[in-house]
Amino acid sequence: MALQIFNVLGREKQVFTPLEPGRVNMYVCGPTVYDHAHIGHAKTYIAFDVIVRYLRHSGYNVLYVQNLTDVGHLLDTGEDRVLRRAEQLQALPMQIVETYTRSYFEDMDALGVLRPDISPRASGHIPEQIKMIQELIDKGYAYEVNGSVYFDVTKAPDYGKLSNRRIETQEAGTREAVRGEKRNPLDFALWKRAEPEHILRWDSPWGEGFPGWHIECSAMARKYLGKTFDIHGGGIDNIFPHNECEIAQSECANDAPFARYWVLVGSLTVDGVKMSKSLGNFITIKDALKKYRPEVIRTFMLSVHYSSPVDYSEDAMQAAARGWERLYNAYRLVSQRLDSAPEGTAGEAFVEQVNRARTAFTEAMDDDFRTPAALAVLQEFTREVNSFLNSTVDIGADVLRQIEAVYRELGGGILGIIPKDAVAADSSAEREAALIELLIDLRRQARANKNYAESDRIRDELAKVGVILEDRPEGTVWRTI
RNA sequence: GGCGACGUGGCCAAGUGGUAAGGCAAGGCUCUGCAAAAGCCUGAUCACCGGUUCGAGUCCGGUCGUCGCCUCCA
Repeated sequence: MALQIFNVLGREKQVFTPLEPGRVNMYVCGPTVYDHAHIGHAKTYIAFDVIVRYLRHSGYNVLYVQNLTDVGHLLDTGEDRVLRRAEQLQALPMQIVETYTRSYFEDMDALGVLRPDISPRASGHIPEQIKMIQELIDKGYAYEVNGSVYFDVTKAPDYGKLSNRRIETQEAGTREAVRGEKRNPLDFALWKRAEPEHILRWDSPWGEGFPGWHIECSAMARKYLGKTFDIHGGGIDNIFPHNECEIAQSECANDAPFARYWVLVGSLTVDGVKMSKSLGNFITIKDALKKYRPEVIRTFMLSVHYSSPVDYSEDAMQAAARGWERLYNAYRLVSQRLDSAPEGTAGEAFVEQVNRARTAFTEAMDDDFRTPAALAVLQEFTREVNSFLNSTVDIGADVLRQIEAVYRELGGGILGIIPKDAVAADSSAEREAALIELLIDLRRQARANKNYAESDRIRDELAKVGVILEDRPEGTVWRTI
């Protein structure tokens, strides 16, 4: 079955056919770097991470561009987010941008989110934005007033086609009312005149100013991906006005379709309500990582379809953690078994189950990246694997390697929920492993002598420092929590 | 008021016409010196009402409820 994607533009599931065979050009709206990233960002970017990983796994050559907004994204008070933060922290705007850009990548790296191929910054593409704005003015889609430039939404016939909004029915927002320069309330700023106190400013044909929020995406997408490209992603909360404005600007400036497939991710709530600083339920990725392993956070985010909203709660996270542990335990057992397994094809009948799992996984992912179904496939496969390992049949290294590959390639390579190595390989970890093995051997002797007080003491003491022992038919295995 | 989602077993969550995946929790059992891990067994007619259909969580209409967006947000 071919890959199908639900295209928000048109609201239907479509077979995915890239513009150029074998190649996917993809743009995803990135964060505004004025504060630490929160778990909502984690949901969005984990979703696209898995999409990119799966596209690559499917053989596509993907060029993944995700911008960093560092200028022009205003608050409803009209203040620039970055500038306000700079004032609060007594720092230069670009220090703020640099600080939170690093923080963002730090968080994404920790979550195992692969970096985009290009992470262009808005402030680094002012000339490109000015050029596009000028094109829009020249073509009659935009007009200049007092050093600011606005896009005239009445000139864009399709304005509203992504979010199904009609211009006539929209009420004017509060911010529009503040500034009465617009011809229509819904017109949006392409360029804004900088007031004297506004530090982030650039020269332009219309005087000193700064770009509007939406134009950066249009300009940078065009620069790196071309006028028309395959996939545009982002959070559903930006469908209006941001995404809608992008389409209008780009299609009017380029006389060409903008993104062909729109993939938007559902929002995240915390305990049923929207996350906000005033409610005190604002959870940063760094907070979450203190409590949960990155693989668990990913498992949680992927347990719901990307387009659906998800509610973050301690209970749900606990459930995800337990579910993840079951997968990981099985993977670890397979790896450990492999260390001592005889070479050969013994137990090869199980390969059928391996192949079935691979096929089912692919079918799930081909159907609009249904990660919940893909996770269910791994869970069912894990039940089969556990039964297989617990059975009395001889198992050769060949089969074990195939099972391990399912976890590594599908669980690790695509979903990113299986760590690369079952056990860390640095020298202190090796030393720790050797010491644990020594204790396990002492305990083995105690058990042989039916000295259970001693054997239990060893197990309990190890448990206190986070090392869990499990007695299996083939010997005692250990894991850390 | 407009746009858009959603309401499935105790909880989370799949499922877009043919008689309900998966995970967590719970109970019972098996294995174990005891554990741990694992396996097996046990449970829902899908908010409500009406309609289309041989047949509907699954399509249509309505009711109730929840949420998101329309103003900053991934």
